[in-house]
Amino acid sequence: MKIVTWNVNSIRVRLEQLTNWIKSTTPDVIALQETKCEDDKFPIDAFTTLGYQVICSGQKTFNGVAILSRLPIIKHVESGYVIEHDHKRVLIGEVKDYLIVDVYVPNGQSVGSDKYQFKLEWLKELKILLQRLLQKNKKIIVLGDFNIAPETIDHTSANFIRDEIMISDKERQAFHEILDLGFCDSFRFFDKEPKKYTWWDYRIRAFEKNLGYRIDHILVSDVLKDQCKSCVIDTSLRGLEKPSDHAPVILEL
DNA sequence: ATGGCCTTTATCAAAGGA
Repeated sequence: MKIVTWNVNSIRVRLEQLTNWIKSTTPDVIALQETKCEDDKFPIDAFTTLGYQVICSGQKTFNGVAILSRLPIIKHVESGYVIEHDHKRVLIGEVKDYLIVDVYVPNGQSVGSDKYQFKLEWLKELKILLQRLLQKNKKIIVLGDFNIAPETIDHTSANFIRDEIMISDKERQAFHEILDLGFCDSFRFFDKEPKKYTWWDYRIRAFEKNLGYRIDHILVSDVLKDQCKSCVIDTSLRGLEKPSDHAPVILEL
């Protein structure tokens, strides 16, 4: 089974790129973030034509998550958690006996800001949600844009400043607390090399210089660890005209 | 460098992203 996460930065702008990529890559499950699209405007037909079922949770202008699946998918609604607030940032789908948890973690703007506090609170609630899901489900895949580079090798050496956004101690601690629930960062299961990034700033022509951050992740619950066959970052789309600033991550299991 | 670039919108300037 091939499972993908990609922050598309607008589903409508990236629609042709995405459908072309799906045809050549043929993933089974695709978790998208920053669709920036309300559910009734989501281009579902473009994907049903290709044989995918679609579940989505979107809003105008900001945020928005969606999961495309070639296998039957059931949307799960978790009640009793307030993780979403007014933001559409979490979507849970059941595919076979896997629980697919698509997340778009808040960006946090800058360390110490209100948005940073919101990010930390949001991560705390994500942890509680995952803790609850683990009580009933063994096979869980949590994937998406975490907006956290977990280790020093996960960001460009141009940024040494401690406590910058995406690399601050508190963000990294929150990420590791989630791993400690019983998840594994599947990319690092296979690849220990530095300079492996999933996001490059549009502004400084960062992609050409490979000055980036590895902030998009696919976490698998511990029981799935041995099933994983590979996990790679596909940088091909980032070099196209009008690219998303993120690259897809592909897990095979 | 308070930068840059891309996307969206009760647009044509401002906000959010990371």
